[in-house]
This record gives sequence, structure tokens and C-alpha cells, in this order.
Amino acid sequence: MANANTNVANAAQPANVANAAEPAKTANAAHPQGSTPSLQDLVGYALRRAHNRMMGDLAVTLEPTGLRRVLVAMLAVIRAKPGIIQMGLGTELGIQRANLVPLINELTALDLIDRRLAPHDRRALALFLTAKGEAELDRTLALVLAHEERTLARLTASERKQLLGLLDKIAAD
Amino acid sequence: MANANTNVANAAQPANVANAAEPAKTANAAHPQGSTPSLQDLVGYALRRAHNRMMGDLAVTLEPTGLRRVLVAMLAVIRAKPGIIQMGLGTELGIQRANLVPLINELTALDLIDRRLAPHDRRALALFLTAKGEAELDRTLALVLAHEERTLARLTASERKQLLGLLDKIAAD
DNA sequence: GCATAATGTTGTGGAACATAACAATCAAGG
DNA sequence: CCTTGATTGTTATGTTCCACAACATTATGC
Repeated sequence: MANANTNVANAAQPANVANAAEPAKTANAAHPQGSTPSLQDLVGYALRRAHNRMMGDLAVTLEPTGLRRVLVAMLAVIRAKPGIIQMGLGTELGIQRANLVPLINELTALDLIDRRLAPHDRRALALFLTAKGEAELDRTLALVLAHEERTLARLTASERKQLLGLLDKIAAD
Repeated sequence: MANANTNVANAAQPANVANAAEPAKTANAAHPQGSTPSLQDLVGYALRRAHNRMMGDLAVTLEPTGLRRVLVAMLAVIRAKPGIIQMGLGTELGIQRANLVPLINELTALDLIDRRLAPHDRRALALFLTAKGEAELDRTLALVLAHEERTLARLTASERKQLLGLLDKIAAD
């Protein structure tokens, strides 16, 4: 019942909020009629708790690398789409371009990415991983892999695939 | 592929980070051997996207009430455990007691909760919902119910129950 | 009774995010 | 061509959330 992020380093976020567990149309056994929905039955609350747990563990996992979650995500996207411009990266990760600038600066200062002028648009800057960036991302992804294995230890492979599908249905556009 | 929280009001959080989709022991079809794991296959990334989607929608849902997520969660816990002390509330929601103080002050200023001395511990303050707090929580939970129905529209009742179970397995302890 | 722990409180700093404004460039239309 | 408007990157600034440290008051254990 206690939250997961009580001591996971820097990752404690506030808390979820109340959410109703079941749609109104199908009253279930948990709180049949006028009974007040409990936080435990709410998907949103469970989602936040799981999120806190994973992000907290991920933060401590990434600690030795010196990279934060956002930076790793940025590296992964840049590897997947070499030459992506800043605006595109921001859109993909939900980061506004103003806030993206210092993050890009960090990665370039660490010599993990290169920033070159985009071929046909002299406003835009195309982003590429450096050799060091490739290597660093590989090492980091290995850690992240171990992290997922750790936090998802209670789930079978089929359950993980199920979960992935269900979450995607929620996040879908 | 674009993130869900591009325009959902105040809810845009940075982004997830790379996570490996499958445990090392069972190589799957998505990225069989040395292939780099993609963000799309990572449970942690899907979790963050779903989290952003739901929390963003919840924030706009709660806007007309003037209450933030944390405050609603606090009210729900206090209703479930009347007389709970601040420390207990903080532990349950993953909020440090220092940060809890101004939140409690907000709720008392709104006349939604009462703060009385705990019976057998003159340090602690026991928390109770006021009549206004009860009513306000009821009205708010109705909105939250509609919010869950909206964001989980793509999931059947059985899928929602599955999801709840899987998420709880992650957040456990 | 005294040392130690727990509870609430205050103050402070940092990280993440939003917003506004600006220069340079592109794109479209007159 | 050239002017208007949109786009990209950038800087600056404010807000919010959270962590951490320190303190007074009260409980607890020896």
C-alpha cells in the first residue's frame, strides 16, 4: 500500500490521484453501487505507482553513467533516426525546443553527438551520434536492459508483451 | 510515434528513457541478437507514454475543480483512513513530510480537511475530511471516473483488470 | 531521567517544464 | 524580386515540484 518511491534516490514524484476503477456502465464487485472507489482499484493510480517504481530504479541504474533518462532517450532516438533535426527530436520525445537546447549542449559537450547544418535547410541542425556516443549508448542500454529485467522480474515474457500492448493502447495518439 | 503529451496542458514531462524490452535470457523476434533495442519495444518507455497521457488528461479534467492531482489523492486517502496522521499520509503517497506541509495547509485553507491533535501522540496531527471535503471529493471522483473511462476507452473491462494486476506486480512494495 | 528517535515545520536549492521574445532562414504570393 | 508570414534554433525568465538540512516539540527505550 505504501508508495514505491520512498527511497529510490531522486525519483520520488508526488503521487497519483484518484481514479475510478471501472466504467460506469459495468458496476463490478469491488464497489458495486454508491460505494466510493478506492485508490487501489484505479488504473491511473497503479500506473503512477508502477511508473514511479520503474523511473526511480532507472535513475539509480543510470547514475554511474552520468547520463539522465532524457539524455539516453535522446541518444536512442538519434541513433534510430540519424540526421534528425532538433525540432523533430523534441516532437518525438515531447520536449519543447526551448528546453531541448541545453540538453543538446550537454550531449555535444560530452562529445556524444555531432550537430551539423541540415543539407537543405540552413536554419536546422541535423544530429548524429559520434563514435563515442554509439559506444556510450551501447553500454548504457546494457544497464537499462538489466534494469528492466530487475523491475519486471515478477512478469513472464508473455505478460510483458501483454503489458506493452495495453500501455500502447492507452498512449496511442 | 510522437509523444502523447504535446498539448495536454501542463502535463508534458521530459520523456522516458531507453529500456530493453526482453530479458536477456529469452531473445525474441523483435531484436534477436546484437540488434539494438528500440524504444518502442521497451516497457518502461510505453509506461511513461501511457503515464503522460493519463496524467495529462487528468490534469485538464481536474482543472475546473481547482484541485491538483496530489490534493485529490490526499483527500481520497484521508477518507479511506480517517484520523491518519501527516507522516502516514506522506508515506502512503510517497510525499516527504516537509513537502506535505504546504499541501495540508492548502486543504485546510479550503476547508476541505480538519487537523486535530492525535489522541495519544501530542506531536502528531490527525486528519479528517470536513463535510465540504466529503462533498467536494465526491464531485471530483465523478470527474475522475469519466476521465478513466475516456483514457481507457480502447480497453475492455477484462483488459483493464489485467492491466491493473500487471501494474501492481511492478509497483509491489 | 537521559539519550535517542519521531513528528511537524521552516527555509533553501535544484531540476524540469512553460512562456515570451528574438535573429536567421525558408516558403508562398503579389 | 521582394514582401509577408511561418519555421528553426536560441536566450531569458518564471513557476512548480521535489529533495535536503536544520530545528522545536514530544515519545520512546534504557
